[in-house]
Order: sequence, then C-alpha cells, then structure tokens
Amino acid sequence: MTELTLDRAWPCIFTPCDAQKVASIQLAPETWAARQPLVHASIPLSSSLYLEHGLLGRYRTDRLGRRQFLSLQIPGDYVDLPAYMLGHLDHNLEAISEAVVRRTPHDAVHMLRQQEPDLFQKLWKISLIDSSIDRYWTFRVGRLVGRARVANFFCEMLLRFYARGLCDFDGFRLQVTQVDLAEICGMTPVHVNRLMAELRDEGICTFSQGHLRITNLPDLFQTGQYSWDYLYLDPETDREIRKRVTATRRGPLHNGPSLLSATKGAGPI
Amino acid sequence: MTELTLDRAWPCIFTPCDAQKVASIQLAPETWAARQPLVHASIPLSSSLYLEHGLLGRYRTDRLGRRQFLSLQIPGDYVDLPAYMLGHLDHNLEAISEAVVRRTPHDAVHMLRQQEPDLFQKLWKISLIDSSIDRYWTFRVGRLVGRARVANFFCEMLLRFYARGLCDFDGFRLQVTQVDLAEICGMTPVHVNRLMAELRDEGICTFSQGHLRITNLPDLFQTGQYSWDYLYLDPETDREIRKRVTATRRGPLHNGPSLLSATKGAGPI
DNA sequence: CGCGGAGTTGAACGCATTCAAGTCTTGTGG
DNA sequence: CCACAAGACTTGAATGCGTTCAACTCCGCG
Repeated sequence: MTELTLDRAWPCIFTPCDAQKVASIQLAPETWAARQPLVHASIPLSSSLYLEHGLLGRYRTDRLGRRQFLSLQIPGDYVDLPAYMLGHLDHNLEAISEAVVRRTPHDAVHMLRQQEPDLFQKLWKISLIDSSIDRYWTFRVGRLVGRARVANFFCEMLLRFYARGLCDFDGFRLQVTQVDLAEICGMTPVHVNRLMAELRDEGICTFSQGHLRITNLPDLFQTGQYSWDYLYLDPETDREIRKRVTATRRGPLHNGPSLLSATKGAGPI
Repeated sequence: MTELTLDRAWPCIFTPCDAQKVASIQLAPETWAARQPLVHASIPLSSSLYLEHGLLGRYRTDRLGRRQFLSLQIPGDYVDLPAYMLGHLDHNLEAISEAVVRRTPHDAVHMLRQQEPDLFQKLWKISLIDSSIDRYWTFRVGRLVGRARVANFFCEMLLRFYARGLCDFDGFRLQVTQVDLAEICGMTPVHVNRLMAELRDEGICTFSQGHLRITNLPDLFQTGQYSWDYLYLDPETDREIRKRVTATRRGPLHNGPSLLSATKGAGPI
C-alpha cells in the first residue's frame, strides 16, 4: 500500500489513457536526498516536476531566516505547474524526505496544450485543487490554536495519502521532524513537542520517528476541526471517509484547558 | 485615480484586444451591498465573476463561527475562475464593501477556450498569480508577529492597488473595519486596535474610517518585512516601487519590544 | 432620543515563546 | 567494539504577546 502509479493518483481526473500520455512526456526519474533544495525562488525554470516518491515542501523565510512552509507535496502531485505559466517561483522548494521526481520540459507541456487541449485543461484543474489546499493552510495557521493546528494538519495528510491509496486509516509514514511540523503549523518546535505529548496522552495519536499512528480517528478530526471539502475528492472516497470519521467516539473529548482562548504563533517581527 | 478599466487591470497580460474580447462575454454589472454573501461554499456555480468596484473577501469559519479571510479581491480581479473548472467553491465569498461585479457564464468561458486558446491560457496565468498571493497569506499569518502582519497586509494592498493605477504611495481607500483586519490577519479586533495605535504613534501610518494614510513608506515595508515578488508585477512597476521603498528612512525604526518573540493568533480550539 | 456598529482603553489571564539543560538516537571513525 | 559528535526529541522555569472580559466613547441613523 505504498507504491503509486500515475493513473491511481488522479482517478477522478485522468483516464488511464490520459495518464499514459502525461507519463510519456516525463523524463527519467531523479532521486534527491533529504534537505536538498530543488528550486530556488526567482530562478528561471524550463521544466516542471511530477513527484513520484517522498515529500517536497514550499517555504518562505522571514528576516531572521525562520521558515514557514506554504504547502507540502505528496507522491502523485504535479509540483511546479505554475512555473510553466509564470516562468519562475516566488518561494523555495526543498526535499523534506528523500524524493524521486520526474521532470517535464515546458516545451512538452506546450505541445500537449496544442495537441491535447482537454488533457491540458485537466492539468489546470489539478493546479486549482492544489491552490485550494494552499488556501486552507491560511485558515489553519490563522484561526486554529496549537493543538488544533497539528491535528488538522495530520488529518489533511491522512486524507491526501488515503486518496492516493498510499495509506489506511490507522496510520502512515510521515517523514517529517518536529521542527518541520513547527514550520508547517507556524509555531516553535518546543511547543510542537508538548502538543504531541498531549495528543499521545489523550489517546488520539502518536507521532514518532516519522510515523503517525492514529489511535482515535474521530477525536483527531474533532480536535483538528477538520473538514475536507477543499480537497475535492471523488464522491466515493468522500463517502468512505465520512463513514470512518463519524464512527461513535469512545470516551470524552478534551479540547484543551479552555475553549475560548488562544494565541499561537511563532515568528519574530 | 480611482476608476479602473479592464485593459488597465492587467497591462502585462492582456492586450487591449484581449481585454475587449473578455469584456464581450461579461454580463451587465451587478451591485452588491456591503456584507452580502455572494457565493456559499459547495453550491454549484454556472458563472464566474469579474470585480469592477469594491472589495470581496473569501473566508472560512471555525467551529465557533470565527472567520478567517483567505484572500481579498480588489477591482480588476477575476474572482471565481476556479469555479469554472471545479464546479463549486469550498469557502464563502462575501462583499466586504459595496461592490460591482460582472458575471461571466461558464458557457462563454468554454467557448473562449475553443476559439481563443491563447486568451484562455492567460486566464490560467491570472488564476496562478492569485494562488501565489493566497499562498503568501500563509506566510503572513504563520511567521509574522502582530504588528508585522498588519503592516505586511497594508503593503500588499498598497501595491496591488497601485499596480492597477488605483492609488498612489501616500495612502488609499481601504474599505475594511478593524474587525475585518483582525479576520484577515488572524488576531482579535482589540489587538488590531492597539497595533494601529502603535503604528500611528510611530509615524508609520494611520488607518481610520476605511482610509489608510501612509506616513513613512520605507518603515511600513520594513516593519512588515514585506517583499512583493509573489505579485508577479511587470518590471517597470517593480522598479518604481523599489525606488519609492528604498528611499532613506527618517529616524530610528521600532520593531516592537523584542525582536525574537512572538505569539499570535486568535482562534479558539 | 435611543439603538447598534465601530473604535478605544484598562486589567487580568494564559497560551506559546524563550532560554536552558538535559536524554535519546544515529552515524562515523578510531 | 566503543568513543564521539550531531541531530532529534524531551522537559522545566520564566517571560511576554496576545487574548479575554468589561466598560466606555463616538458616530450615523431610524
């Protein structure tokens, strides 16, 4: 349940025939080590990427060099389609774990546009779903308190992996460190650590060694205030998820010391 | 300097001819009162919007009904292009101030796709720039402290308005309340109020009655840690801005009590 | 005149940060 | 095989930014 083929990645968008055509313009796989920068902001680009394996992260840094991840790409994602239209990126792209990507020359995309307009439009659609996911990140870091932010992020990763057939509902490999989680959720690593202990003690989930084990799925969704409408999943997957998440919860639910109180954040000025 | 024509909105993307073609498929203008919801999440849509006047905001709410704005649309924006591909939105869209929009039926967009593929592609490009702006919001609320968040947001609005020829560098009409600012920047209205007093006392800017007056432009950019690469402006505009922003600053710069300290946030669980 | 929305100010609380000192793990080289 | 270093994780104590709660002013409007 960990290998991905292209036609499984976008079942509700690409037909097998589509997938074959897209695959045909991809170059040979490249392997990148963890923590390697793939794309720097403002460097002209002539090819886009398809992520076959591993995790990539987009980020910006503040004046003191502290990072904020803007999005995470998982296997099956088309990583750089915007670059085809815009010519360069405004943020950095880095391999969070070891990653395997396939390059797609913009020339080839351009030919695809003329010869397969329908397929080209589907690529647009994919990039719009990606944007929708990115927008949701603003909600997460802007409105949710710490524990909800982390739980919410776990929910997103779970469903995105699940929709690709890369995991089940009891847990999955999430190759990030607590520092990464902090830079994803907009807080400090120390605080992430304390929140993980909380979630563990409450029997919701345990995260260690880059592996998330989910102990109480409904509570995880509840704590994270999670809704997945923004993922634009196919109806069938959606139904399955709903079934699993609304299962009767066991035990009381802790939402932290206070319901109406917050603070968050991370960064200096 | 406050009226906008379509061909001035996207000078580096649309030719006058393009603008005319796009305008030709737009329906008559509709006026919406402030605080009216334009689009509800998950409702099927058959037309997209072009914003001619006023401000629109996308938002999501948490479980207690507290809002987080995900993006703001200003005059000249194509508001709902994603809906053409995805069929519905995952968030709500509301008129923040009185607004005038023009509807564009998806049928017409579809015809445009077949008859004017180049123009169609330009629409994609516009939607990608929008996404880029949305992503930057994650950085703002995720990594910047309160005063930087507000200052940073003001900078974005200034440049986006300026790029459309809708304002100059000394200030502009920004029809939002302090509550709106709080829901944009991910904090409480009370805190916004205190931050505005700070920025005013430091001679950086004053915001009142939906009007922003900029007293010290370089310090505003400095305080907001602002960079505008993500707006993908044309080189000429970019140069003008750089010239204005890097002007010698007068007086010392206050970055708040501490440089390495934060917290942010707003929301409950 | 009174109502409601928007803005302002004060005091107390608390979530998250900062600083600091640990432990545990992993990989490397002697 | 063990010593050592570097990174990831853990834990404690103190500080503070931002929140919460509350009261008050200002202004436009019916």
